[in-house]
Amino acid sequence: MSRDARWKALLELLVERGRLDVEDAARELGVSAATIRRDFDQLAEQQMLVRTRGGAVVHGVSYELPLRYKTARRASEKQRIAKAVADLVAPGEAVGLTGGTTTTEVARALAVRGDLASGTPALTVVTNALNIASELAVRPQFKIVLTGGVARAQSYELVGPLADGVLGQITVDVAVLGVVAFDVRHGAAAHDEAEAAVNRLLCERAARVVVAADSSKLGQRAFARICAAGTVDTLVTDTAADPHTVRDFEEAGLRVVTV
Amino acid sequence: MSRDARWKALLELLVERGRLDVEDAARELGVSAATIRRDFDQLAEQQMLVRTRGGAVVHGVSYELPLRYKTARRASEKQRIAKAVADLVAPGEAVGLTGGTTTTEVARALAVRGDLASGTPALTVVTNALNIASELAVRPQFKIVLTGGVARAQSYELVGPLADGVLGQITVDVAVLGVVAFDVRHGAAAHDEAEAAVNRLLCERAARVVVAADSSKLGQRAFARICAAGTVDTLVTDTAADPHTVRDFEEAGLRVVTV
DNA sequence: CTCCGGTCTGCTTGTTCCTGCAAGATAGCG
DNA sequence: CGCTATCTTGCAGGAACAAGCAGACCGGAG
Repeated sequence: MSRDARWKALLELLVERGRLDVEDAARELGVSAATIRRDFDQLAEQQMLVRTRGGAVVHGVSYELPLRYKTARRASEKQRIAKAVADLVAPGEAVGLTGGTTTTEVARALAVRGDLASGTPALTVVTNALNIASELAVRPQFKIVLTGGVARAQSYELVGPLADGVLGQITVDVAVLGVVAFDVRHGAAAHDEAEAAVNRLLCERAARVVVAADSSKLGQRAFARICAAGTVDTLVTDTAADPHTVRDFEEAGLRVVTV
Repeated sequence: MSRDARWKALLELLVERGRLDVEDAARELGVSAATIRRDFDQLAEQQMLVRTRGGAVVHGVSYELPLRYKTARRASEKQRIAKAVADLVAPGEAVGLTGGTTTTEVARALAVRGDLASGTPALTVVTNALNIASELAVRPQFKIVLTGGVARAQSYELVGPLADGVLGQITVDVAVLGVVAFDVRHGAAAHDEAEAAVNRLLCERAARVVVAADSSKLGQRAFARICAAGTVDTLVTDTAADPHTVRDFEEAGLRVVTV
C-alpha cells in the first residue's frame, strides 16, 4: 500500500469518525503502528489533522492547550516571551495579534491569565490569524474580532484588500507583531508582502506596538518590510539576544524586555 | 477511554447539568476520581469551566455548548445531504457557506471531491464560519475568503457590521445556507439575529441560493428570520421529509432534492 | 543484468506520558 | 477544636512514543 493511498484512506477514516486511534488505523490498513505514527506526524505537520496521544482528531476538534506538535522550534523561549508579552496587556484593552507561532503562544498565554477569567469579555482580541481566532473563540473571556480576507495556507493569515478594509474601521490599544526579522536599521519584516501590508496597517491603528521575537530574529533582514524600528515601542525577546544588538534597539528609543 | 473522549463527555455532562461532582463523573465515566480532578484542573486552566470543591460548574453565562464539543446529531443524514449539495457546485465557481454543522459537512464533502483535487484553486469558498475556514485553509484546491467580524463562541460564525461590510464587496455563484428552521410561509431562520443578518446578506450576493436542512428543520419556525422561502432556489433534505411539506415547497417554486 | 543509492517500512529499545492507588495535607462544617 | 470529605502529591505499572537500525523496494546508471 503506497503512502498516497494510505494518507487518503487515513483522512477519509478520520473525517468519517472524527477521531482515529493509531492501533485501529494500523489494523485496518494492514501496516505497523510505527508507520501510522509517522503518517500522523507528517499529516499534522501539514495541518491536515491534529495529533493526540494514541491517535489523531480532525482539525478543529482538539482541546489540548499545549498543542505538542505545532510549536516545534524554540518552544520554551517562545512561551516565556509570550508570557511577558501577555503581561503588557491590561484587562479591558483591545489587543491586535498578527499571525505566527510566537503570537499564537501569546494568545495561549492570554487565555490562561487568571485576572481575565471572569464573566463578561475581559479582553478584545483583533487578529488576522485563523488559528488564533479558532483557539480563542470558545473562551467567554474574549471578544474575538477577525479581519476578513483571503487565507494564506502557509501561515493561516488573512490578507488582501478585504483585510485592509476591516482594519481601517477599528483601532486597538496594543498591537503584537510576530516577525521573521527585526533590525534597527531595516525595521521589522515578514516573509510575504501581503502579510507585511496587513501587519503594517495594524501597527498604524495601535496606540502601542510590541514586537515579540526570539533572539534568532534580531539583526536579521527579510523580504517584506512591515515598519521601521522607530515605530515599535517595546521589543520582547529572550536572554540569548546579543547585548550590542539590544543596546542598539534601546538607543533607538525602544523599551527592550528580555526573559 | 481517551482523554479527548473524556473531556468531551465531561463538558457535555457539565453543560447539561450546570454542575458536576468529581465522584459522579468518575463513576459515570468509569475512571478514578484522581483523573477527574486532573481533568477538571486542566479544563479550568483553559477557562472551559470553573473549579469548585468537590466538583465543577459551567463557566460564566455561556450555557450553550460550542459547536466543536457537540456530538453531531443526525450525522449520516447530514453527510448525505452535504454530498448532494457539493454536487450542485461546479468547478471554478465561488461558493458561499454559512456556519453550522450541516454546512461544515458540505465543506468536507467539497474537500474530498475528486474533480477539484488538482493544482490551481478550483473553487473559491467564501464563508463567515471560522471552523470551515480552518479546515479548508490548508487545501491548495481552495481559495478561502473569510468575512471579518466578531466571532460567536457557540456557532463559530463571524457576525456584525464588519462582516456585512466585507460581504458588500463580493458576490458568489452559490450560497449554501445552514438553517435551524425552514418553512414555506415563514422562510429560513437562525437562532441569532446577527447570524441571520449576515446570512441574509450572503443570499443577496448570490446567483443561486441552496438551503441544506435535514427533515427535522422543515416546517419549523425560529427566532431570527433570514429570508423568505421564495428567495431560495434549491432545498436539499433527507428522505424522511414529510411529502406534504415537500410539495408545499415545490409549489412555492423551489427545486427539492431528497437524499 | 547487476549494482548502487535513496527511500520507505517494520522492529527494537529506551524514554516519556498517563492513570490509578494510597498516604499525607487541607479546607469546610458543626 | 475536632471531624470528615476533599484535595495534593508521590509512586508504580502500563501504554504510547521517538530514535536508531536493518531489510525491502524502486529507479537509474553502467
